[in-house]
Amino acid sequence: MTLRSHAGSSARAGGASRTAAKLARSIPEATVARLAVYLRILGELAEQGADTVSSEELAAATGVNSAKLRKDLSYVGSYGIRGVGYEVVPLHHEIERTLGLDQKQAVALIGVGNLGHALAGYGGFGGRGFPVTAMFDVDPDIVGIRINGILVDHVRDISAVCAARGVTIGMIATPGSAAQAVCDQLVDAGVECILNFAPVVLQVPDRVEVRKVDLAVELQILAFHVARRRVAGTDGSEPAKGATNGSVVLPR
Amino acid sequence: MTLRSHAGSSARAGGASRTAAKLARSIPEATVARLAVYLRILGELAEQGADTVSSEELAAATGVNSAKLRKDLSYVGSYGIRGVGYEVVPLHHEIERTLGLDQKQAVALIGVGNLGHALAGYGGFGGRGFPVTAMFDVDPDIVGIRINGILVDHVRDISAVCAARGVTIGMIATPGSAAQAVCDQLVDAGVECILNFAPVVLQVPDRVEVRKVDLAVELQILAFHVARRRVAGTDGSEPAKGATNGSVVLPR
DNA sequence: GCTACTTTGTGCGTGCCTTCACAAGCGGCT
DNA sequence: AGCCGCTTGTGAAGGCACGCACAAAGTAGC
Repeated sequence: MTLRSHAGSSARAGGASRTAAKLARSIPEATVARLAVYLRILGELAEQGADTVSSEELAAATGVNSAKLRKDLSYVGSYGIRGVGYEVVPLHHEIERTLGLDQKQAVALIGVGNLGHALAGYGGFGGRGFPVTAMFDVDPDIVGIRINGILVDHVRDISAVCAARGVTIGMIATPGSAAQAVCDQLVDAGVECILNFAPVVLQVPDRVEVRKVDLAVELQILAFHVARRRVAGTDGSEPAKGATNGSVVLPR
Repeated sequence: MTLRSHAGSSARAGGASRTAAKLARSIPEATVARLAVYLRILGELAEQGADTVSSEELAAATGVNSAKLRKDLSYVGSYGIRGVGYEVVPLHHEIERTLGLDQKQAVALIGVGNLGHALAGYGGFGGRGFPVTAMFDVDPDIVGIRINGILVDHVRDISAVCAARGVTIGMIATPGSAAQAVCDQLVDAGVECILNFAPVVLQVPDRVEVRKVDLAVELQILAFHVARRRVAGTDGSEPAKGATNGSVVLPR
């Protein structure tokens, strides 16, 4: 994870005049990501009829430290009861509101190939407030068909269709070579948040937010860990072998 | 542009034996994620016949700060030439070695549904040292067919097949309800790194590393930003700045 | 060979995020 | 009502990562 980019940190000390932004008040990016996870668990708990849940329980279910969880929840307001825990339903509702999930976002999917098809069919979107309301491709065999009731349009119409349907989020699942052009059209249509699955770094105006999801990178990170474990395991203590570097040692 | 990465959640932290030294000597997780990105750009540069590249150029292409990039590269050793830049091919090779990509990792894919199918067909894997060498599902219509030449086995055989084929990385693309059981079998087979696309938090022994990619969470994070901009926009406050970026894989 | 220019490598300051530890608050029991 | 135990909410400390700014090191020109 982790990376980051700026998050909600505003520039300088400006806390004072921030009154307008009730929920926008600087919630750390890392916290936002975890809130989404808490939200899912809370949904499950609600289905199971749970009434309240303690920070310790919820932390265990989501795999985080309980203190961190409490601090995260403190950003959405105080919905806990000391000595008892958090009320599941109100908390769930409040996190939804904080994340802006109470207002549905229209999502456009560009690139209905292998991955795009999977994304279109992924139940987690429509069911969670993210109806895919527009799809695009260039392949004449794909343009014109319907997927989940949505007609696939030609990419040349991205700007017009997205603007017309009020699309706020774009998902790019095209080959890398087409991604930037598609991105530019989305920006023209007024889309300000993009989820990019293509293996390229998109160039966008500052006002546009891009999140990148790169499967190959994820695997490479895991490969690094595999290799690391392997070295740690086989090595008893022995020194470096031939290779190069007499690099710095610096035990940190 | 902005980016970020995420991070996935990694289960564990530092327990591994610290003797490893050479390449394992504490490379920050954030750096590892970026190295994978540099690697791709370097590959493209190599194809274009570029001989050397400066940190400034490479930083621009990958969307990071040039100082950060140089610091990242310093972890893999000093392969730059002052006054000139980095030699593309040697650097590419060295990053590959550092990430452990010189040793191919056998990958198993569990769940050949919508998403699994897309993952199986994703060219980025086999072409980058991650051959999918085993696939599993429970659907009788799917078990027995071949995808990219690989026979889909029944999930009940996960442990045996993975152990036999030396699988080191597992990708779970099953429904959430099946994920934990599948994960347990992978762990039994000796797999120590798992990429989890199912919307559940997997419980694993400390020695196993899990990265989670959650599409719904990614979209929710973007939805938060949409909402935040909307609030900020109506009250006329700051526009947000540009950014740096990170990379993420599917949501982490 | 010397000077000027370019680019790497890194020490250091800054800020965010995490984690610990504990006071405050709330329910239940007597 | 008063006390006890449990859980939240948060102040403070530590760690990590980011980015600046500069010295070191190499190239090019004279």
